[in-house]
Amino acid sequence: MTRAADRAYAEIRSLILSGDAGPGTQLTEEQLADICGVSRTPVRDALRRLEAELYIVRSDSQRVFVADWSHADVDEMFTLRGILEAHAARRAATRFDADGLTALRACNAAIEVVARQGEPDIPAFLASNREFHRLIVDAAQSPRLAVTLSTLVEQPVVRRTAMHYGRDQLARSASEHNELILAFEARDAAWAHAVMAAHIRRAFHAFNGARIQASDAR
Amino acid sequence: MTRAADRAYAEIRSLILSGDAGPGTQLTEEQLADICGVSRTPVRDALRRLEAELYIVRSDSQRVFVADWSHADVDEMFTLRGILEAHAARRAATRFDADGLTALRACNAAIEVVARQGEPDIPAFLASNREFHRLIVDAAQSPRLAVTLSTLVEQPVVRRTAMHYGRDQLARSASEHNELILAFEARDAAWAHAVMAAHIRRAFHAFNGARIQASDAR
DNA sequence: TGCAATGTTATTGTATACAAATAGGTAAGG
DNA sequence: CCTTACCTATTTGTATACAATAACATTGCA
Repeated sequence: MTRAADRAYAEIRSLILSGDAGPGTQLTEEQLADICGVSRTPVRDALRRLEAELYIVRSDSQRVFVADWSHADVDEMFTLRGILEAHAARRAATRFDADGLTALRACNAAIEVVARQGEPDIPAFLASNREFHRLIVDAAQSPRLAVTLSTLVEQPVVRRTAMHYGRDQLARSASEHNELILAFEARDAAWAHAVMAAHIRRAFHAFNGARIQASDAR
Repeated sequence: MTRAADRAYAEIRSLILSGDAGPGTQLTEEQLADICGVSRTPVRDALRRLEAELYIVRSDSQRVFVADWSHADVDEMFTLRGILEAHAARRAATRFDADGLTALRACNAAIEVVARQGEPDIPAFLASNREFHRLIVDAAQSPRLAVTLSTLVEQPVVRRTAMHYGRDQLARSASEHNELILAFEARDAAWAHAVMAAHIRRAFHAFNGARIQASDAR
């Protein structure tokens, strides 16, 4: 994976996630090629992938811009993610094996450690949280579902959400995760489905709160 | 849309859909470039798109093969499509305007014409059916949902299903579409959701029936 | 005979040059 | 002052040459 196209992909993606290239910014192939130190060919490749993952959008004339997420877009995204992750949880409930559940518990234990810190380590939370959800999608054993969910890129939104999380929010996440684990242990598909749907929806409102707060700060 | 990459995309896609390039067939960039009469550059572009739409898969070493759909894959695909299209129908129910409904009725009228023919015109059915579902997704006003659904490429599966459709199956499709229209006219989101979920699931079983029948024929 | 190393070939990856298209600005005309 | 046409600069699209890599066959050795 040391291919130029992969490096370009990672580089451009981090430009977007870090905010160095804010929403609406035009990205030109040549400029990106310079930044990444590769030619336009691998950049084009990377842009195709980023486009499929909705990090960027194209104008009528194929010019590339960093995607802008309106409030409605974010709502939409959380709604779709909620539907699909709830479905994943339902499937996973009857498919988790002992190892999978052990990994899930360990993962949430790590989240609980972060939640108890005075100054929570947000990147650590994000990593564990992502892993937690990935374990569930894996257990659902549905490759297409996994692909579909991965293209719903939660990253930009999850990142912005978690940045505003306080200890209480992290603790609540961990607590909801624990209820999910209980549902999985009980192999109760309906329960797992419902808890996950609520979990994702709450995350949406946490994001909203953060957003409003951020606007107020200006 | 007369760009070389678009022509290559259409050409390769039809190679796959027509069955000239069956599941598992390796596709090389040069070979495709020859066939399409363009250079490898636009072919690579087309392959990226076809990959995102799951028409093709890549080996570890990035070699390209026509995707093979197992029974489980098809089930999965119909399940996800069912979930998402039902969601689209639910949203559409409260968002359809008079023009949209008119277009929807006209579209299903075309399907009913095909269903009454002695020798049904399957390509015409497919075109109208696709348009019908597209109108609903449009009415749902959820760009991300539209993108997500489009990457679930029903085409290969829909095609194989419909090829085995007789007049009765087409008539049943048209009838279910009519019930959907009734739900939209009533602006009843729950009704639209339920009808669409059932509609997609029935299509899955029609596909299964066709598949078993096809196996029996050998 | 089986297996491993090696060389050859097929295939994808990258860079670059040039062609085509488009946006944005400028000047001319109303 | 607004509108339109055109020109120019910017940006994307395509072709091609070459590099890197992976698959495959062949040969040598155990």
